[in-house]
Amino acid sequence: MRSKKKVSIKDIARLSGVSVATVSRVINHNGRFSEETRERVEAVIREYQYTTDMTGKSLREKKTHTIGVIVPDITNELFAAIVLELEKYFFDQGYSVLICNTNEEDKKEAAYFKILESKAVDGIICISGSEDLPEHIVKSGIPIVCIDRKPKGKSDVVYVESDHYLGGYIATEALIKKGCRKILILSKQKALSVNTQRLSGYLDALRDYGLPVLPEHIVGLLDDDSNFQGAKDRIFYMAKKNLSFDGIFATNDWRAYGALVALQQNHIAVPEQVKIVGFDGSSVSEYCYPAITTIQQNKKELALRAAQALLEQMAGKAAEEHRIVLPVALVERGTT
Amino acid sequence: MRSKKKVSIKDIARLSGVSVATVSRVINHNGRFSEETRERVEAVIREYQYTTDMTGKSLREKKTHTIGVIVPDITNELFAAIVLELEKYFFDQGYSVLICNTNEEDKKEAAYFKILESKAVDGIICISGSEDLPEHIVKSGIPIVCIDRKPKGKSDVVYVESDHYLGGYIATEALIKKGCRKILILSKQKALSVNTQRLSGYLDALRDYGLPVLPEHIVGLLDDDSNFQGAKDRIFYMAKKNLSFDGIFATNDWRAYGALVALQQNHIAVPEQVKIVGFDGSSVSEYCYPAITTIQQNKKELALRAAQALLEQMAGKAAEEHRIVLPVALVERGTT
DNA sequence: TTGAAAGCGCTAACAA
DNA sequence: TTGTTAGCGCTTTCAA
Repeated sequence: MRSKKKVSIKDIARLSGVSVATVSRVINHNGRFSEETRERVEAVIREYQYTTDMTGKSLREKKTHTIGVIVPDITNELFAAIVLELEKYFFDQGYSVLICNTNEEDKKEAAYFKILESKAVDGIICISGSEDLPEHIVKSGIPIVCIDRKPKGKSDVVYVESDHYLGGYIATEALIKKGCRKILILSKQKALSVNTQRLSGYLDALRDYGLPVLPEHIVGLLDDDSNFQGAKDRIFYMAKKNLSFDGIFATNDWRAYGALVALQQNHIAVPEQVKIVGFDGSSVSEYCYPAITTIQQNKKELALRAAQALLEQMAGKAAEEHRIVLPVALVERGTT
Repeated sequence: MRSKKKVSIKDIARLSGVSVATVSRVINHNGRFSEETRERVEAVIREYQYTTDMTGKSLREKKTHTIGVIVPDITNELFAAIVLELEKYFFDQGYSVLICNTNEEDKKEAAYFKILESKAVDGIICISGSEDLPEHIVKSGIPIVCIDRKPKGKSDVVYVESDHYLGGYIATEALIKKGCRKILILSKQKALSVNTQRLSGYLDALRDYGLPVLPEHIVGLLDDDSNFQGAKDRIFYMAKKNLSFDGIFATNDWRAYGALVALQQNHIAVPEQVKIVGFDGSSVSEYCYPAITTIQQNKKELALRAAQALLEQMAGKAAEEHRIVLPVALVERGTT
């Protein structure tokens, strides 16, 4: 596999008998060359299959036409969907995306921020994850937009998120309206902004409907086992011991599904004895049996608004609004 | 948000009273500087929080420390899992990954190949997709490794794949051993190498067990509707008309699930009347009801072997083997 | 309309 | 052990 030596702009200049400056102008349609020159240069470019070397261009222009996307886990369906939409949008705008999977490790996230800075990406999108952004990155001047991640403090970083409070509220309300009186919230221990907002919605709904808030009904799963298995184990245990609840608001669909399986294993009928509402609108909620009632996030819009906000910042415009909140919707299915 | 001006290696040199060459040596641990100099330079670097600008370094070194990953659809669970493993591995080796979602559009794939070339990535991994690689890229000299995508022709591009033939064979065999005699293969029309290999396995299994091959049992779904919905519609139609089969080998789990739902809607008992085997080991096969028997691909190993092969090529070593085949395993569940 | 030349940040060959 | 310098591929200012 002998690599064909790459032709540079210099070669094209020599081959077409003009200066590199002129070739550059032709390539970038910057005017100031004759029609005749254009044709000649373009012919040579075609003939030698010249393509611009972005490393040189980037160095010179201080623009890499690359966006960094920081995401906890690309195999999470919600995140994958958002990344897909981001990629599509940015591709159309002429940007490529560097994927930074943090695995929810703060150290890895920090490392990626450094890498993105040193690779001089033109902008960064952070999906979910912890609340604070490394100082060096916010004052590096690289535009940043967060999705479902409220940046800590007084920083003026733009963020786009679903209305998690509303989601928590209508999820809980849906359970109440179906007759539940003892409603569990099954969430993640870690105090991410999305979790606390969903919790607030839950609490307010209970209060609005005159239901008591019981500490034992607020169950927080440990970070390293906070999805299907963790939820299943916990609900299995709680159901076995003493069925002190008749409704579960799980803050994502995998937790909801874990709860569902645990109840079924204990021969507790869903939705007859216990009703469940999940969150996100993942495919599991649609295809399991019974299908899980859930709160749908508008992934596409989330991605779109974030990408647009980022592009605006990159263009030097000041952000119009720092917080963009998107509505969520209740999708009623078999578990309620 | 006023961007702090970035300090360059020149600034560090000036600030610590040495030449840029020395700073470069210190940064890259290239020796040829005194302990004293090292300390001084490193102190200045820390103080000013200098980070290497990779655009300059890349231009000079002709290495970008970036890998391009071409993938049809990042929201496909199988691909997402592979991408995740690739990202992890490359991160540890000091490479970032540029994600190129082709949406299964040849035009977009071609565009991405051009971009990767012009961005001078150090290597490319192609997951699935069509059989031929653009000529310009294979002779550009950029190392390439394919996963589940057999490169066309006599090219010496390395590829790693699951044993799709074996998968097709054992899937069919499993159905036969459970008593099926009229087995459908539910696949995608498009002649990707993985599909044709699975089909060969299916055909050989039928022959080995003395079962006839019926053309009407080879059903190919159209490209743009070849998953859940397409499979469901097709099987629904076939089941309604005349139940001419008692087993289905679906070449992915979503197709298997579509078939399952279609049968259930026609009140055909699974696995009693018709048995189903899927492919991939996606989560849907696990959590639907009844859970689907499937052929599990070893995603992690697929990614690992591909990444290693790529790294070797990047290091200039000739590939030891051009085709790496990984075993698959039958996971028996409720549909057989 | 065109070209010469500087310079983006970095590394490495060569000289001292 | 250290510095000087050339140059990677490109754009852009300035001059012609």
